[in-house]
Amino acid sequence: MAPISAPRPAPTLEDVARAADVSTATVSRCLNTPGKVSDDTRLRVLQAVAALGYAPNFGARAMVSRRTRTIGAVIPTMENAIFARGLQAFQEELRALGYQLLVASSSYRQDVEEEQIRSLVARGADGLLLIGHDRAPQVTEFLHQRGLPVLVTWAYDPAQTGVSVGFDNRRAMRTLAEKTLDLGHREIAVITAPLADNDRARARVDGIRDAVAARGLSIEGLRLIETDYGITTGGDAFAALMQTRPRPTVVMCGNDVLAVGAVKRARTLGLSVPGDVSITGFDDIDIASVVDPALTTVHVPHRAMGAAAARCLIRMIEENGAVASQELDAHVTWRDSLGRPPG
Amino acid sequence: MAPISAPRPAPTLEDVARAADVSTATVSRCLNTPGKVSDDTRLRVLQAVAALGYAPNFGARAMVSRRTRTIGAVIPTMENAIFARGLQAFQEELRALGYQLLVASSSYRQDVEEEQIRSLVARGADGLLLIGHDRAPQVTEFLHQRGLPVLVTWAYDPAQTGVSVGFDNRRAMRTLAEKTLDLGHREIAVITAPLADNDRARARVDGIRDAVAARGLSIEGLRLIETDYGITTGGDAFAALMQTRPRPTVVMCGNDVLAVGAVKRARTLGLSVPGDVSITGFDDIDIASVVDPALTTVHVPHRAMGAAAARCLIRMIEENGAVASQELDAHVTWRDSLGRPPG
DNA sequence: TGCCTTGATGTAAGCGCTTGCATTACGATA
DNA sequence: TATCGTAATGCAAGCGCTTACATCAAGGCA
Repeated sequence: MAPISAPRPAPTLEDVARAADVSTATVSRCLNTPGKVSDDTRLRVLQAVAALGYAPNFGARAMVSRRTRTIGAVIPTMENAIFARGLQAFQEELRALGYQLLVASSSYRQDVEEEQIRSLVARGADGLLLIGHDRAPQVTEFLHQRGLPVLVTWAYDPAQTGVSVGFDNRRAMRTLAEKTLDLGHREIAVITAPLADNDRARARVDGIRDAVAARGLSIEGLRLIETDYGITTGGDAFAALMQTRPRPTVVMCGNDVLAVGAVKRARTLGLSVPGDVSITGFDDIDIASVVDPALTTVHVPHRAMGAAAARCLIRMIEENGAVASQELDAHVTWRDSLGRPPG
Repeated sequence: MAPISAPRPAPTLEDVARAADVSTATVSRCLNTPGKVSDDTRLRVLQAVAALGYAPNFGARAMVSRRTRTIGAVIPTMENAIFARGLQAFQEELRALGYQLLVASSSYRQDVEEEQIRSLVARGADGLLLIGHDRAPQVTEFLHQRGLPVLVTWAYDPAQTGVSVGFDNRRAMRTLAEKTLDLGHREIAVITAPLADNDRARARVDGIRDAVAARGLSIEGLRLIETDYGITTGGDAFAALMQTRPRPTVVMCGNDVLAVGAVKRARTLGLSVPGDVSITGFDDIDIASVVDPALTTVHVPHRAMGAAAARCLIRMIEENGAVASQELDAHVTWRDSLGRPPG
């Protein structure tokens, strides 16, 4: 391939029509309803299409046909395996249903998310996949005004309106916290992703609080550090928590990446897991079973969730009827990083 | 938010114009060149915009202004951390430069990739980011015909034409293989992703062959298994290779995920790494330093590559001049999974 | 032979937007 | 007061496409 030259103006239907010596209508029919065109005309047109490198202008087509068969998705980041896997499944299912996926990411920023949502809507998305419920009212209002099918996923919160396909972050984390308490842990510390603008992270922390409060224990004693997503940041938070007294006997992490950071740092600090301190994760991504000791965590059915979300969203679009939210099961997966408290 | 009702027809510029009692031209100016409109008119128009939930129709806008400030990217899969991180950096840099990113994935299938490329082009992408050089000639021809700026990344192959920002997979793997040979390994086995349609994977294997051949050793002795991306598949391949005789003293893997699978399986089989068998990876994603023993692998500067790719592609678009390919450094990172051969 | 059906193709409107040009109003200048 | 520049706004063309409707040729039938 020779180096790029000046961007040539894209060939249009009319260029093709001229080259094939037919009208634009005939070219259009060749492409959309080939049965309505005679064989030799079709052949001539298709040759012209190939020769000119013609590709129909999507904007023009969408403008007149009012449908794009495109779904937009805005995720917080592509960098997190947790979204990646679910989104891949989402896209595969969408493809099978004849839709195309366009992804944008918001870097966990509400303002960027709004921008991306508007952009996807402007691009004619027939429906939208969004993560979690946290967003400015004006965005929700905008979407609602449009009557655009929107599906929220990675979360299932019965208190929220709107359709969602996801799991109950709060209840799942509560279950894990209860098991932790059952083992006898009382000095609980928490490492979480930043809570602002992140209802999933908040729900997980609330789940821990629920469990603690239900046992009649004090919520005040709960030490909590918010930190950015990352192995190193998780390790730093862990080190800081282990300085507090009484020393935590378990560190519950809001996601597996933070937990892996904690486990690795524990080793550096000469602490045995779970002998000296237990550590738990959330998400059950690959890394959870790779680290040593393997993480006790909450398993989230990413792929199933992505596929279910795709089917649900398409149903909203095509049948245009009331579609029910769907709760998926997220259950505790026992491995080795959670044990009895020391002593 | 109430349940979605029938998708309302999106409000148009004309609706806004009517509501604000001005012409469509004025509304357009309010949105694009607010300085050219009087203060009170602008206020009135913006109120109407908000009230109606108006969002400009992207297709119509692109059609007349011939620029979309949109970059398309087609990656093999979102599920692989290696692409995720680089792409996130790519998108962040793009945003800083005032462009929007649209991502599509091909599931490692050339036909799907072609479809996605055409779709992104039809959507008016000002430029394209593609992974690797392997694609059907008709696609390359199509892109070239369009004169559309295309940047290839994740690979830097001096033999290829076209602009790329990446690293030399072959040379990097050759270097790692040479170190392996230096340690005394002679029974080398290889686990790789499927080689068809994947020039990066082929280049890596070729790098190993280069090193072996340069020592005057036989290439025939190289045992090689192709398998899909995954920890389990990597483990299975490893187990199969360890059945062959003479038993490999080192298993070189085409990527970290396969290598992690191999390491985990080695433990299951009761083999010590690197005592009984050495294992190497490629990519240096998070998981490489999480697994025990940590992987000796090739470090790829994902984020730097993504950011550099963004800058390079935008330069191609805006300055429309000849832009040089850029080779980034990918170097061996020593950790613990590679040692001397046993005995 | 004349009329109608059928299939293939052309004509032209209009989708929502931007923008060059025309128009208007108004204050400044001579 | 006549003239002009300027700022604000409107008018209308046209971007590339689909599609309802019109047209036309060819063959079937009475």
